[in-house]
Amino acid sequence: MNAKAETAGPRERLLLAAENLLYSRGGSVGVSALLEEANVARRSLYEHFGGKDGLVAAVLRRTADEDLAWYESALGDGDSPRGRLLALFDRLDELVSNADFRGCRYLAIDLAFADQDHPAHAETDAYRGRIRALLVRELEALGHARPEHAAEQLHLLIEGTLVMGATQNHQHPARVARELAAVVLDG
Amino acid sequence: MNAKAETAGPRERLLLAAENLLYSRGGSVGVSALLEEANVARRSLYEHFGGKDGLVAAVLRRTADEDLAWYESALGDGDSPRGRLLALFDRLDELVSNADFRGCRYLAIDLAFADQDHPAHAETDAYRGRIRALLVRELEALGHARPEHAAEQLHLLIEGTLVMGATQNHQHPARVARELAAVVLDG
DNA sequence: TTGCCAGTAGATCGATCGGTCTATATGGTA
DNA sequence: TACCATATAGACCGATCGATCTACTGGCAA
Repeated sequence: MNAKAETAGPRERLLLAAENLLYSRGGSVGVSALLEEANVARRSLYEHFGGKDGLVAAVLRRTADEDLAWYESALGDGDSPRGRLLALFDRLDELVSNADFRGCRYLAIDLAFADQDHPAHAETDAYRGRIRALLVRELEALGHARPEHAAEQLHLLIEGTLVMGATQNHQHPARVARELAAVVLDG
Repeated sequence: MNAKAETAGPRERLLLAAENLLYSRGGSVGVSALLEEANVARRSLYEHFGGKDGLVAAVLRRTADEDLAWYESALGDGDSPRGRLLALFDRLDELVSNADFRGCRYLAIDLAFADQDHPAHAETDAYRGRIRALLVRELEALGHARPEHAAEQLHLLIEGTLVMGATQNHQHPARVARELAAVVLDG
């Protein structure tokens, strides 16, 4: 797939393969498919991650860092606090307009693993907490009167955008959400 | 489970059991679990629905009618067009606050069956089209200047509410969404 | 009474699941 | 050189998947 994937060790190759296949094929993707995509021996998966559950959790722990970094960069720089948050929805518009966008990875994983004890759920919870904290931080920088409340509103708009983008991607839900986000910021 | 389920025929019992188990256990629920819950012979499932895929699609065709009726009743009666749409979010607050609320059934099914040719996807598409039509109709009754645009905004708020309710149900996303819905109606 | 048919019960099929196992190869280090 | 950790390749395990099959039962209509 890329040069890094070919030279990296089996652990890294497995993480990359699982990151891709879990997203494109869903949580029901089989272990054999992951091994084939990663070009890794079956035993290596269980040595490094203990099993499929551990691999899934490890993937989410990694993508959480990546996705948080994406949100940070999507906020732009130098703009006003208000412009930063609005710019986020411009980047979301690009994201969900991509042909292979398939919705929020963390929601899909939560729905795929019905068992509440699955280690993936702890990772998705932590991810959402970090997203929320990021929004609160920006709203406080903006001097918003109710940063926690506004963060929940923005979070709902983001999640709604991702769902609409996954199910009706011919529209532009991020633009629709951006208008409402502007109301939140000024409220 | 209820009196109707015990006296009804195998087709009806299968639909009821699948409606419940597909929601509570997800699309990966096994055929044997469905048969046991419905107290139906294995052969009957394939006689009536041709297979698991057909049963899933039939369940969605039924729940679409039920859920559309729920939205119609949630709109209330006698109120103003504006009050009707706001009342919908009050009912959504009750819905997502329920302890066994697990999110939007149609989104979960879409994510569970990655194969684009699965007959369930046609049902979920049709369902969303009917929801959208309902919102447009109400917005036109309200005399909204941009009913299609506002319907997309309300739809996004509804989907966002369902996601937030499924993943962070200790909060009240429907109340948060209701405030933004009011903005949409007055915009 | 006879025949039909929808239903039940459950064995069985091939495929696939996640996971464990043995055997072998390789590369770095004592 | 000898050793050991880490990797690969792939057979193998029991369990479960969706689906097909035979055998039997009960009720209803001709």
